[in-house]
Amino acid sequence: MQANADIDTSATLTERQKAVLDAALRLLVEEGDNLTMTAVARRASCSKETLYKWFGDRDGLLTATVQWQASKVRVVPVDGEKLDLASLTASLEGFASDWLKVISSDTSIALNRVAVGHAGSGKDDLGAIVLENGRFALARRLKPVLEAGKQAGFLDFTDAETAFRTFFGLVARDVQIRLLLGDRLESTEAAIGGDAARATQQFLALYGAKTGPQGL
Amino acid sequence: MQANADIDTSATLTERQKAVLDAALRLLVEEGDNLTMTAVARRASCSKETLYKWFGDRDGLLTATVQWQASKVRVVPVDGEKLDLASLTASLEGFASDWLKVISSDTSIALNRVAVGHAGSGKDDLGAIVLENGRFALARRLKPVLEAGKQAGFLDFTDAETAFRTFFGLVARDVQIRLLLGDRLESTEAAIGGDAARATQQFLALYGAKTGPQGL
DNA sequence: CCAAGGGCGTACCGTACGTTACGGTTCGGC
DNA sequence: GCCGAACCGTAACGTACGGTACGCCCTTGG
Repeated sequence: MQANADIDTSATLTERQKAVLDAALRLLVEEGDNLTMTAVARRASCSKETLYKWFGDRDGLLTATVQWQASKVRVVPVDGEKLDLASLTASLEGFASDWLKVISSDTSIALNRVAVGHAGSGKDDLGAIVLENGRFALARRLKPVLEAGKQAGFLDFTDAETAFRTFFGLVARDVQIRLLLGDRLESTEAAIGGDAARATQQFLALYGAKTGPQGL
Repeated sequence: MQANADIDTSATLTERQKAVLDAALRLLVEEGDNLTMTAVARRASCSKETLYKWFGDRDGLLTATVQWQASKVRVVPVDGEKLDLASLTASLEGFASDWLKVISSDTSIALNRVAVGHAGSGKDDLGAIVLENGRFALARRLKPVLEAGKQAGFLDFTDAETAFRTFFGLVARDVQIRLLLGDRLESTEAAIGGDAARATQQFLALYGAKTGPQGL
């Protein structure tokens, strides 16, 4: 289907439909891409006819499921009012920690797996949806923080996109690809916190302004 | 998963079999995971019966194809005899550039896609094979260089694995996941070179020894 | 020259699954 | 109480594809 991919969804969804999509999501996490319409219907205690009436076909159900999950992680925009270095550091660490938790979660792994698989034979735009609500959403939320840090004199960069991508790399490293490829990689709360702190310190070492906020 | 994944294959392969696997590989790049045995047979101008006799079943063909591709990128180990900073930098840049070229290549993307897809429903160990010949092989090749740099006094780190993962993150950033998810992301030769240089400089900024080789 | 075997092409089988159709049940409105 | 709509459960259909069987060709060796 041609995939409008963003608008409209998650509104105009009845509670029952949300429940069905939740069931599909759970099944997706358990079974991967080889979930059948019958299994979804059985799990959701609904009829296949209803599935087809609501979502068109299998791809429609999949994209609806992915969008439904995406709509659930709408986050509050960070208000950048406090400008001291400690709060900037804490904010960056928070982003890093949240991101590591997200990409380590079962549902994220499952969703990324199916999206990657579908990106190969481009029938739908699952990849675009996941990308839009994952990596690009993160960039949209983080960049204002980076800009605020720059304005406050704590950060020094010319291109926010480049700075963001560096931060992204320092945080994620090889975690996501290893998890997607099936590597066990225990991610304890403490380890994630440590990695987030390390990534933040490294980022500050690279992009921290030489002169403090009172400089220049 | 322990995944022997390396031994035995690529030996005991007749030229004809290699040609068949090349055909399968090409088809995998074009079609993704939804390639059929019939299509492979047609492309390779062989019979399905031959495919089954040689490779057992579809999964066998797939793993043989992945291993065949992996066996083709056996690289020469770097001899770390020259110890000046320029050669270390050049070596790191070379690794970064090579790695970016690899993960941007069509065949790598296709192989990772199918491996990620199969990692979901763990029938075979495609994920382990790809991981073993990709990210872990890179680590094995790079770590001696890092250790040599440390011995020579140019680098300062306690854990080579951690240092490697940082370098990995600085080089790859969001490139691989974006490509896997279908994001267009033109990778010109020049851009890759620039990114490799930037990642190397950032890595040296983080892990370069404060004191030079003559220090302490 | 002939027999054997490896391999090509193709027809065929079984099954899994997407998709559709249909009878039975619940529920809101009159 | 009755009607229609929405929905559940399930049976049925069509197809795609993994896997197998068989006939033919071509080469090799005696």
